[in-house]
Amino acid sequence: MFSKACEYGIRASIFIALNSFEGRRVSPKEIAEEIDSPTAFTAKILQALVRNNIVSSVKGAYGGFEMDKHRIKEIKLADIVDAIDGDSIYKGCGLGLHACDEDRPCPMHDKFKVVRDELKTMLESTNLEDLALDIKQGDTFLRR
Amino acid sequence: MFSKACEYGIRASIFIALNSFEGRRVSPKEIAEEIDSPTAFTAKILQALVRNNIVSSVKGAYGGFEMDKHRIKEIKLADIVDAIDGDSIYKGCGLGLHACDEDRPCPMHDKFKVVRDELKTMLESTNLEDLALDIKQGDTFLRR
DNA sequence: TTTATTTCGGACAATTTTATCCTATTTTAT
DNA sequence: ATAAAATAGGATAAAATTGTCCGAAATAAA
Ligand code: FES
Ligand code: FES
Repeated sequence: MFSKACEYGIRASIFIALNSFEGRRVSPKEIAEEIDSPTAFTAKILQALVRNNIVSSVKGAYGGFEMDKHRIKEIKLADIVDAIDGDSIYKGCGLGLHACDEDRPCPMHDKFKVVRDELKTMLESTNLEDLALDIKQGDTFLRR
Repeated sequence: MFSKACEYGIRASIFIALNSFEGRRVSPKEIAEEIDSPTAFTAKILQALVRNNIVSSVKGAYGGFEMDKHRIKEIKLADIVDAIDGDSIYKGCGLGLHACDEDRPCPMHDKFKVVRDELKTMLESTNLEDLALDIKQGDTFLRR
């Protein structure tokens, strides 16, 4: 469904959000340990998240990755997926035709569109704050 | 969403179904042209479909790929996806945890599960006959 | 100002997916 | 029997994704 990079990106974002509530910056090493991902690869993904304005970074001693506490609620899963995997999951044809086209649809179009749109709605309506709070309460987990 | 192999596999299956209604066998070359896919790669995927009992093949002169006319209605998209991409799309964790686990869910679990289950239902309830008939009527297309 | 720390970014490597090619095997028609 | 036609399958190659490494640049503390 999502690329590994995107999965790591989402898990990392949630962990950063969680810590930003406490005013703590976190390092790629700490993030990778907490979400069980390869450190250097995760660092690359963090760079992309910074470029896309989803997290911010502070270089140098006592630096690390953080998020504006008041923006956490505004950041949706869709923002992260879009930043890393692009919009093909929202717009692409399920059978791989060059683009999804209502006027010349593939045989799966009508049925696929319903699912694809529901995925889109789900990602656009799910924010990082809610996800982070569930973890804080011990209801959900970032690794296993 | 699906791998290229799976997209080609579904498009190929629909085209074979379409021709099997007319009692025509089709070659990898003809299939690849009709669904706009690389011929040799498509041939590999056809082998997998044969092994998984989705289409049958006849070697030698006047051979080719075909489907039992009366089974076309019984073959669901899910059968093809399962044969080529496996069941991770149905069962896997959306955030890439080693498995989806209700008892230790990832933060996306509750919302992801709804979409994933809907995709599963869609694939399990869509059969090749309906897809092939839409093409025959000129309502949908296998290439563009 | 120096030093320690930390992200940034480019180069590189490994793995997986996608794609090609060639030979063997099977089958039908002559 | 022989030849022609067609799928099966292994070896190989190209491309994309995933993953690693290291030096450069930036920052804060001493
Ligand atoms: S054309 Fe294939 S999903 Fe819309
Ligand atoms: S645990 Fe992640 S989707 Fe179920």
